[in-house]
Amino acid sequence: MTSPVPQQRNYLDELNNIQRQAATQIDGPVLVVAGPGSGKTRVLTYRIAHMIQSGMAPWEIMALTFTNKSAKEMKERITKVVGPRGERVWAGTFHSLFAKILRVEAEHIGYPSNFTIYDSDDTKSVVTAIINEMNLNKEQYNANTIKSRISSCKSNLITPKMYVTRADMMEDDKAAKRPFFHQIYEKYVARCKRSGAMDFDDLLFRLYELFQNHPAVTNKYRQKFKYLMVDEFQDTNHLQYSIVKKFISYEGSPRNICVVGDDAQSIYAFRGATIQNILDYENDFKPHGIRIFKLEQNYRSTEHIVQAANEVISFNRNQIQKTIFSDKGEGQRIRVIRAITDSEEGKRVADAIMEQKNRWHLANKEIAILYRTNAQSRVFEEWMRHYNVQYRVYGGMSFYQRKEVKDLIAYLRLAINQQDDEALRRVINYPKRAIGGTTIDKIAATADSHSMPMWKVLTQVDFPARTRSAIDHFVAMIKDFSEKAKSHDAHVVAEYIARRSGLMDELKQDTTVEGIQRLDNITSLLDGIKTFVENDVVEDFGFGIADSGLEDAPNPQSGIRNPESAMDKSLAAYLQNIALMTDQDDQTKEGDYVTLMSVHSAKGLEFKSVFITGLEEQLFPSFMSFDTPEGLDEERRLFYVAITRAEQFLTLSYAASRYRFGQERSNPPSRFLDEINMAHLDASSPIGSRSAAPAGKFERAHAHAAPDGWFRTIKKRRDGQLQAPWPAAGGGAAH
DNA sequence: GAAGTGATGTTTTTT
DNA sequence: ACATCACTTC
Repeated sequence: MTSPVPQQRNYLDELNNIQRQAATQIDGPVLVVAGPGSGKTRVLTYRIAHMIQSGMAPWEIMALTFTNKSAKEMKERITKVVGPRGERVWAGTFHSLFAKILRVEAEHIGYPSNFTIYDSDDTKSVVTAIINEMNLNKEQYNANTIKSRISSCKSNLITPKMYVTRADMMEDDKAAKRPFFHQIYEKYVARCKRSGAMDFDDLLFRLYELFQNHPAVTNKYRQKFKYLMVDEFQDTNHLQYSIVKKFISYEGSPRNICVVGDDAQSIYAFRGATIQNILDYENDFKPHGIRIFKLEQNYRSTEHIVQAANEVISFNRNQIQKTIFSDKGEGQRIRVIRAITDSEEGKRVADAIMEQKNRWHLANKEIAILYRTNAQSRVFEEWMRHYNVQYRVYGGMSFYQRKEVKDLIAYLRLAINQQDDEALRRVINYPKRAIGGTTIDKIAATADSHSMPMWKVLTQVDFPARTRSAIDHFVAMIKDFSEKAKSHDAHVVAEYIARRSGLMDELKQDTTVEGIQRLDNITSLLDGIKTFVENDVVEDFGFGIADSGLEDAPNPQSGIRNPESAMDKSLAAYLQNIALMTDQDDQTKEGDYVTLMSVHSAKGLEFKSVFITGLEEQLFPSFMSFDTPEGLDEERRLFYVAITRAEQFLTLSYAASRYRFGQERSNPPSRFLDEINMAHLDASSPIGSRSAAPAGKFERAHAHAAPDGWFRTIKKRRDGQLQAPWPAAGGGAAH
């Protein structure tokens, strides 16, 4: 933000022909099919910049993303082109932008505007509580299964009421021995409602309902947002697309919408994402003159890498036809490392990294080690430490998921919304204040039978004298916190609460290494709140202040119209801010580290050198994916995503045996290895040495001794062609 | 109400 | 291997 004056250089010159067409086709529905490394983000941001340069108001543009990180990046890049007003584009995640709208419109759907957002842990805990209270068998009613089934209901617009009318789903439940699912679902929804809480799916679902039932409200937003953009469209679920259509499809709408996606990079089907949305989109908007642009040139990777990716993905059954190409030259061949054990895999990958660092002068941050499951990170960490290479592991337990952090946040949440049952459960007896399980169960049961929040029960129901006094004490304390929160900034209140709740004292008792770590985490949380209070980031979306002219209800929490407008330093504002945050977002710490992460987390990133590890059957592809052909296709897309992260160097590794679930197991190399033509592989690659029968889609025709002596199989592809997995004689190595 | 013991089930996870 | 959790025992 050095120059407030918009730069006048012609940003459109930085786009190729198709990219420019996609960026400048503003009116009417647009679909951009964007291969990996094809400059998708560039098109999106320049498109928005172009709109603003042509005189549109930034706050009339809504750009929906999946991560806070990509929203932030998009805003930064827009701002670079058009100046500070780029900040005022409504760019954010589905969840965060919809939460903002819902806070303003909460009254219409019977929610308080300071509603709590339940994270996955809260959701699971509500489900568990319901299962327990209903005395249901915990094996037949697995909390995680129930939770994801509820999520999938919401994602497919099935309310509890509709659920009982769905014969197919009720039959499913009967067959799966969980006939009471619909009751759990119904109770779950009711309980969130009475707790003044929304789970992640509610942030979408409630908005859909709002739009469904309140045409006047819907119209207001249709008028406000004149242009709608959706990034990573292949990862949207049915509900998300339905909301998008609510915004854009109505009588007389100009249907100014642009979605960007790549069906080949859809890797979240297990969470309800469906590429059907892309196909539906095409059909839904065909009558309205949809324009489709395919970005097929890859600017990221060299040819061996791009072609290998193309070959792999060609084994999938359904896809939008496109040919990704690169003009970066052949580049290095792909190297394959075979190891005996997982530990040896760690060593050989580390060796290869050292070699690359020496030979090509790669910095640590240009290198990534990717794996299918987070559990695989350990051996790599060990070897990185052994060679003294700086590394950073992503994923795993996030800061906000740590027990002590959640405990303090639960107190903060309770100070803002006493209806929040999950927060109350969490802290009512922590630190210990003699309110035990029996009492809590009684409170919960009473709350349930009267359909009221547990907090109300505390003050209204009879308890034995000792319990009564403990509860009164707790109630008085929370009321005190709540009062404090009304008149002080978030940091002052949080420090006060951390001390007065007894949480700090409790943690100070524990002098073990872990205990000290926990206290540290509380300190960093408090530091984070301090930063929030001191930071003068103006996050105004042009809603309610000067620009939009729309009449909005003021936010009762802060008295300011926009819940997140300038300078709201209240605790409520802070909680709203962090509810949808994940670690990845504030990992701003720059440094020269080798990146260790799951393939899923690597999506959208790129590295000069990439190691894809654990390429064995049962692991990658995962044993969980074998039931269905769709499952395998998704694993293959995942492999495709992994390959296409690499710019110049790609190394694939597998181990003949590894420790898994405490036992040593052997698995043949991944079928995916065989799907890459040998022409792209380094001559030293130990491919096709599998001893067990391959479980791939192709039949094994004959076993052949390859020119280099490795024993391989000839594959018969779906098109019936036989394909030898090694290059013709003479097609030697690159070096 | 706490602390100890044995059985159990393991992917990925933007929000 | 490891964490979680139901259940026992004090």
